Amino acid sequence: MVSFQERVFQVVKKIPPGEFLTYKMVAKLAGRPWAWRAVGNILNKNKNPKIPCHRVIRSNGRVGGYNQGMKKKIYLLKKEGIIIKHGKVAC
DNA sequence: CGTATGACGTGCA
DNA sequence: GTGCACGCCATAC
Repeated sequence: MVSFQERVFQVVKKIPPGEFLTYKMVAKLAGRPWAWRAVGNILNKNKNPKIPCHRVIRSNGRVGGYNQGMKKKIYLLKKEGIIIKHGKVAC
């Protein structure tokens, strides 16, 4: 039995380049589909650069936030091939 | 143990 | 389409 946070990290680390998941998706893959709230909290407190948390966005298409700065998150996503439009993803 | 917070999501105006 | 308010879970204090 591991913490929900570790479960989320494992899922996020499995996200391939050029792809992205929503907080709800990560929560579901982590085993707590209804705990997307906690997903954001965990990633927020997480400072591990090994976690591509920039590939996790909101369900409405918004990029959401980022500990290192939303600008950095958008930059990374765009560099991966994801189109960002006015702070939104592929919309 | 109880309260408050937060990188959210959905509903309504 | 945008903005505000409420509800939700896990973690921190």
